[in-house]
Amino acid sequence: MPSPEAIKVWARLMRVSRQLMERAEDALKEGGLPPLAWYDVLHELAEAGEAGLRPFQLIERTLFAQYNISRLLARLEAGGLVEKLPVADDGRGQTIRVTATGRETRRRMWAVYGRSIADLVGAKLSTVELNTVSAMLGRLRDPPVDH
Amino acid sequence: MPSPEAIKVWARLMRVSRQLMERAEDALKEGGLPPLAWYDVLHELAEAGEAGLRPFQLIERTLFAQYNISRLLARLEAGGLVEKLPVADDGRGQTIRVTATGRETRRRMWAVYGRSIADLVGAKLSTVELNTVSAMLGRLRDPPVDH
DNA sequence: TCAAGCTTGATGCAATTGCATCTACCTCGT
DNA sequence: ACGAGGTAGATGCAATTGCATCAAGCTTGA
Repeated sequence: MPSPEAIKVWARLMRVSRQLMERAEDALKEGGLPPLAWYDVLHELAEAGEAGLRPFQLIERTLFAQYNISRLLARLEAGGLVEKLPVADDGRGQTIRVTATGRETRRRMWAVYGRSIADLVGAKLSTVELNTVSAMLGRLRDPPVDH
Repeated sequence: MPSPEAIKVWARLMRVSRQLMERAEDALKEGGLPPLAWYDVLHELAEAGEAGLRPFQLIERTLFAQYNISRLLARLEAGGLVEKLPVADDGRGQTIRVTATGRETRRRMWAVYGRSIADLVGAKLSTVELNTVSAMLGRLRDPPVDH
């Protein structure tokens, strides 16, 4: 039912992304660093700065499920990489903020992760090609759900 | 260290692939069908035909880890979708072959999975664009490891 | 104001994954 | 012929994921 071209894109997309992800994970593991999932969260939190982010905001920004974020944050807190602060105007909520240790860990992860990206993607395509791929992948993103 | 363009491609690649995969999984789940991983294996086995495939060949063709295939095959066998046959000239090995039920399940999965691919990819890019993306993703594949 | 319903985040439990290791069998060099 | 080392596949155990559900706190409408 899908065209052969669509099938090929799907197959390569799934295969390449898994393969590259695995490679990046391996590089981190080899460096004794935490998994990629931690990076994603630390990255968002680092961008958010002192204000921090609510867990539900992390869910919006990343693709993690709610229960996944909940437990990931518990692990990050246990590791001293983030801290949970109560929220003034919402007794249910909490604000998550990176600690200095968290920032440092993120920095060390980026040294490895960034190199992986450079090697696995940057070195394989020209700038023009990279922009083309970005544009086309952008077209595959979810159309914003209306409601 | 990687260029901004490379980072953008990486980010979109990871995000889009996860998102699309999830959508396809959801569609299968909604249809009461098994997960995508099962499809991959059933697909390879269906292509292999009566001769079947050895587990290690499935590992080469897919991106599953050895223990993963081992247990996935156990589940497939338990579900009656594949059968394990002894191999004549290698007492350790086994040959995996799809059963009629397995083929039928694959067919029903494809009805849903194929539609997902058509909707999520085929409908979003022209044939020319699809070919462009395939070509570029192809360049990101592992260079064959020499040994 | 207060009950119904929603949102936020946590958690018990089952299934899956990852890691390390194991067993059985093959292959090759001597 | 046999012992060392390699390959095929399974599995015990810990960590993670997924699902369903929960508790606590908000919000809204009558």
